[in-house]
Amino acid sequence: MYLDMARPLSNAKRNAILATATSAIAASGLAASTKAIARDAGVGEGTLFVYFPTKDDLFCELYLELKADLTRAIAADYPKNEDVQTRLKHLWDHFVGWGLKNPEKRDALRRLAVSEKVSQVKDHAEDETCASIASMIEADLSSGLLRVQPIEFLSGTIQALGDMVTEMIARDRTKADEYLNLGWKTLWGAISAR
Amino acid sequence: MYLDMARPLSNAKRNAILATATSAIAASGLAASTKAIARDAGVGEGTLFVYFPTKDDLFCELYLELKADLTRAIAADYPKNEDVQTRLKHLWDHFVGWGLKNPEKRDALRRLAVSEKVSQVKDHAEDETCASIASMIEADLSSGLLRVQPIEFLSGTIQALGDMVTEMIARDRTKADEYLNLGWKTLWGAISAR
Amino acid sequence: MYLDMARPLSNAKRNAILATATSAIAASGLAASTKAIARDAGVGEGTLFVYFPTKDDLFCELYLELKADLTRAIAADYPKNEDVQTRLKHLWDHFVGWGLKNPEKRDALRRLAVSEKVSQVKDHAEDETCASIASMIEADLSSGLLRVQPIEFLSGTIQALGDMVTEMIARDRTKADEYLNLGWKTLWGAISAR
Amino acid sequence: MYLDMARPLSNAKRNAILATATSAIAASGLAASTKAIARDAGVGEGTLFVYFPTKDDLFCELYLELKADLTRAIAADYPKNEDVQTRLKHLWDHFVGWGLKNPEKRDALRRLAVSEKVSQVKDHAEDETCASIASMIEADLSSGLLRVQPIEFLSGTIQALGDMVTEMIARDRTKADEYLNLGWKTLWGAISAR
DNA sequence: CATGAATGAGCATTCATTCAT
DNA sequence: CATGAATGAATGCTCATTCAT
Repeated sequence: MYLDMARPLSNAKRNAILATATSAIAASGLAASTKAIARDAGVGEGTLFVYFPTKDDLFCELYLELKADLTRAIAADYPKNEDVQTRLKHLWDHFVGWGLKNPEKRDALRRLAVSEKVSQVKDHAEDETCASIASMIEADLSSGLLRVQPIEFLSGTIQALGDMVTEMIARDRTKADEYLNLGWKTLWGAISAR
Repeated sequence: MYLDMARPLSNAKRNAILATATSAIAASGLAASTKAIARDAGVGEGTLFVYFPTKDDLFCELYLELKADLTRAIAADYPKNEDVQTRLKHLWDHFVGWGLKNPEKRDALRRLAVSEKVSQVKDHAEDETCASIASMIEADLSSGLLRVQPIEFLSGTIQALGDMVTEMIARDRTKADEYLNLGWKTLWGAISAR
Repeated sequence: MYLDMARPLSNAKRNAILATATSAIAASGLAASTKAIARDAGVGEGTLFVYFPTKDDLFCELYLELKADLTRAIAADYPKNEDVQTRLKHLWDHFVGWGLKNPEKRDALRRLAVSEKVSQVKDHAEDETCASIASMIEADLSSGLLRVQPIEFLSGTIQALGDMVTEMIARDRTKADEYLNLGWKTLWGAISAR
Repeated sequence: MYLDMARPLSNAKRNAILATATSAIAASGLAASTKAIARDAGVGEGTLFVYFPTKDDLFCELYLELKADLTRAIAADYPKNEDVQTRLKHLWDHFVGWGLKNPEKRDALRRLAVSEKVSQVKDHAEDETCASIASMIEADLSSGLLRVQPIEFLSGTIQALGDMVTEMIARDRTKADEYLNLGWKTLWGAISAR
């Protein structure tokens, strides 16, 4: 199968680069150097460019991966047969939970999100997150329990409040329970019909 | 706070640099070069450093100015004698309005907010915004109309939803009225007691 | 000369690499990358180094091949039984003709000729061209029709004027006939005894 | 006059860079690094780019300067009142003399002349050399002493033969007188009417 | 005070070459 | 033999900052 292939591209290396880039961006912002990323990933400087043709490409791909990771996290174990509130609570808990469990990923995602360079792939990634949420919630928009609204508005509300709460908890972990709860009440009030 | 600093001579130059930096950051992110900022501000490369000892200082000061500008905008014409809802509606309209009227300032603020460099002054700036909102709303937290919550949580909710709505409107101006309205309902639902 | 070298298997690949290198050098100069040459030749990056141990070796060999190609071109159909003028006219026409018919080869040859890297093989190649011309003209140097001069001086004159005329025609093809003719008169005046 | 100028650009530095670039190109070809040129010129790496925005600009300017230097050299002390032959001999001697007295300049000029990068400025430089020669010789083209021909053809012939002879002498200095003389006879035969 | 020439550390990227497959 | 992933030295260029003018 690979008889004529000199050496296959290594998924392990690619992932190491992406993981290291996440930490580097969390630590130093978008100014994180490719040299440092390669070194910390345990590959040669030039190897990084075998996997990602430019630094911008690396950052775009990383953005997509992180967004996909988050999207996957909120979809995992989704209790599709429960009532809306239960299901939304799942989204809430998992959204905030992902950020708290993966502080570097969260930080890198925040920084990448404001870069001009990733703006081209941003809409696409947002569409995927939104589509994922849509598949879980859209049907409920006509149930009367939720305020009628475009699905991307609903998706945006969840993410905006989720980000805020994650950030506040990250600054003071002792408030985790209180803010997670308060945040959930806030979200439910924000999007429910009444 | 800076009253006792030795102020350089020309406030006009200082302001030109800050205004140009805003545009430059909106256009090129934090990588905007001091050379380009100085050139577009109409001053010499070295002059910039007469007014701001380092690039980081410039960016920190700019962050504070932009945050103060926004805080001032939401406090202007505040209808202090009206009922809570009217007053919050004022906050909401002015918060989103500022972002829509000043897209470069808004963009620069977003980018500066995620920089490691400004994180030192960020808490302080947030305190000021929060204090401003507190002075307008705090008393109502015990009125029963709003959900009991820390004032910074309330402040964070307003800003999180305001940012999201501004962003969505900025992407599609035809939705301005619809989203401003929907956003207000969302905010009110998010923070009211019932 | 290379009869005793261990010849690699495929002459087709070797020739493809040499031909592609010619185009690449004509297009990008000596900075043409081995990667691009290999790609355009349809072989793997590493394969190039199976046929030529280093880039410099490739360029040296290419120089020799191009020079030999030119030398072969002027020797083809040589009218050895005609008078000096006819025979020199043959040299002239074929020398300029080769450059006009093979613009990439000519361009690559020009560029290779000024490289430090090929200087080691240059004298040898020049000797061969010169020897070829010598075999055709040398006897005439004592005929009284040509100015008495070292054969390499004569050879150099033909090449210098030939290069110049080829270049000028290449820049404006409409002057081909005029310049070819004028060039021939110039050459004959340059080397004839009177 | 320079009251508002921080520091004037230094012609000495600019010339040092150009002179050093000449040596560097003579030694290493167009691959000569900007770092090495700056170092040997005694200026900072970045300083080179204050005087020449890119490496290509440096090389183009250098080409023009060298060509102008050569053009100036052949025009110096031109015996405008002598007969054609004497004046052409002056051109010949000075052309070859410049190359022999300035081997690095000559070498650098040769290498720069084949670079794609300088091709844009090449025609212009050639025009100047040609115009200079034209101003010295053009009138004689109708005298009957010289073969009727475009002035650029005549200019090309002088340069082609001059380059060849310079090169040959450079390889073996003991032949200087012989080749200079032989070259002159060759040139005169090449361009004279009979 | 205002200016921009001067600087060298730092950057993303390229490249000839090696070698595991 | 053929391949292309792997590599780190080298490159052209940028940039925040300094300081002579």
